[in-house]
Amino acid sequence: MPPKPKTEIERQHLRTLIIDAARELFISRGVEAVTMREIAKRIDYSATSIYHHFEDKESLIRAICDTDFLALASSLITILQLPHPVERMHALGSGYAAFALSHPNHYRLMFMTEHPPIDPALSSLKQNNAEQDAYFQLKSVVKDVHDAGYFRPDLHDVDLIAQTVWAGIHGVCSLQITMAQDTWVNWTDIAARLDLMQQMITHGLLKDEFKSVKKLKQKDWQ
Amino acid sequence: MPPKPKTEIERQHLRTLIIDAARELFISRGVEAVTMREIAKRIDYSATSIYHHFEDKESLIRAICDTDFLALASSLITILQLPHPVERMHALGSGYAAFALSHPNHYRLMFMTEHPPIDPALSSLKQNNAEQDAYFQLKSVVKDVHDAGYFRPDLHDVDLIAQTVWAGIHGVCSLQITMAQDTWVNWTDIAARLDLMQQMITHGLLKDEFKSVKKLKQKDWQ
DNA sequence: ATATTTACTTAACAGTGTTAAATTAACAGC
DNA sequence: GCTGTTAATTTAACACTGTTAAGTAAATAT
Repeated sequence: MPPKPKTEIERQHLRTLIIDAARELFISRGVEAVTMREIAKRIDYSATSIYHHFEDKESLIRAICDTDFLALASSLITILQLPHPVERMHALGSGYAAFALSHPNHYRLMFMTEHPPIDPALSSLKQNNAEQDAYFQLKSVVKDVHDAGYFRPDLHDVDLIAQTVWAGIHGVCSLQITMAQDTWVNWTDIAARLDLMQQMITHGLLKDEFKSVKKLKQKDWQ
Repeated sequence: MPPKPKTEIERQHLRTLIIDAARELFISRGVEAVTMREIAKRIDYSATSIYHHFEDKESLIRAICDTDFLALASSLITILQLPHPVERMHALGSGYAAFALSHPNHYRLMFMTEHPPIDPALSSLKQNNAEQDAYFQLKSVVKDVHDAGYFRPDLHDVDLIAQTVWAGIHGVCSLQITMAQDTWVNWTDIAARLDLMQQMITHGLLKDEFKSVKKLKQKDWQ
């Protein structure tokens, strides 16, 4: 009922109101089960109002993804301060998996659903920024491991290594998210699967003498 | 226009007509983009007819998945005749990935979308059958590798190993399917990623002396 | 010839994302 | 104080979805 020329700050207010309501609903029930009308009702606006802040449902989803990509990168930032590069790589995997498994509906949205290609101008995220870009974080850490000479001598392509490590952790998480309910397979403990994947990564990529994170610790700073 | 008490075989005819039409549309455009009315139009029936053979869209999808799980297992069956267990494990990974990447919309449906839990009585597939159950194929091969003593001595749980190997290959494929279009990441060649994952699997799980498939071949049957 | 069964269709329902056309309220200029 | 303009928001509607109730028509059984 109250229209008024609003300041930019006031405009943003409804925008974040929508985003927060939508996120909460999307998290708990998944994007497809949640209706634009339902999001609107949650914040006592009409569904049409949403369309004054977002072109369509997909853009709303996109905006939420953007803030969550940032959240992911933020949740991993402290890991980058660990002293040993191999330890950082390992911890990044664990941190990423913790995010995925504790926010499965978010994770599904971010990494298991195809979206139209991003217009980087439209996204608020800064690429190649250690605070905002989780892929850049991984790549940096992989580069550190490489520069310190821990990888097997035939491994040179930092992007290739980073993407394969990512794929390994992502595989464990995404399989868990979509298939854990399935009774066809006799699923083992998710923690054990994640741990074995981490072993596969270190044993599979590092030189023989640096395979164990524990050994590394003793060797390098004890 | 022509109703007639049909024989069981004739009843099946429309059923497979529906499945084939639906599969073709689902493959090319994904299940969400395809409408029940559209499937019906494709075979010159009304949408309602589909509901005489399938309870709802989800059951139709399920029926298609079932035949495709069978197709996957069939496409992998010859691999089981390779002489060396490690070679079999490697080839199973490659074959699985070939299926995933050449039928991405199918793969998405089968392994990247959550479905209500299967009623095993309702499914036509036989579990723990080498011809019909791809997970059983993988598990068998992993067991062979284990029994032949190729795995590192601390690896015992065949299900755990199989599921982690699966997760690795699945991670590469699913990331490729959903994210390959994304320009945020500088994607490397999918073949290289797959190859490095295979290396991670062998180097990560096998005893040092059996790491290379090539070496195995020379050593064991040349 | 009538009734029944079977195969199928038309018409409709309740819901979806989305948009065109109001409505309402604040402001600016006279 | 009235006007016109603009911005914020809503109501009503559109085109479409999966799904179902109520038919219709042809073959068989009695």
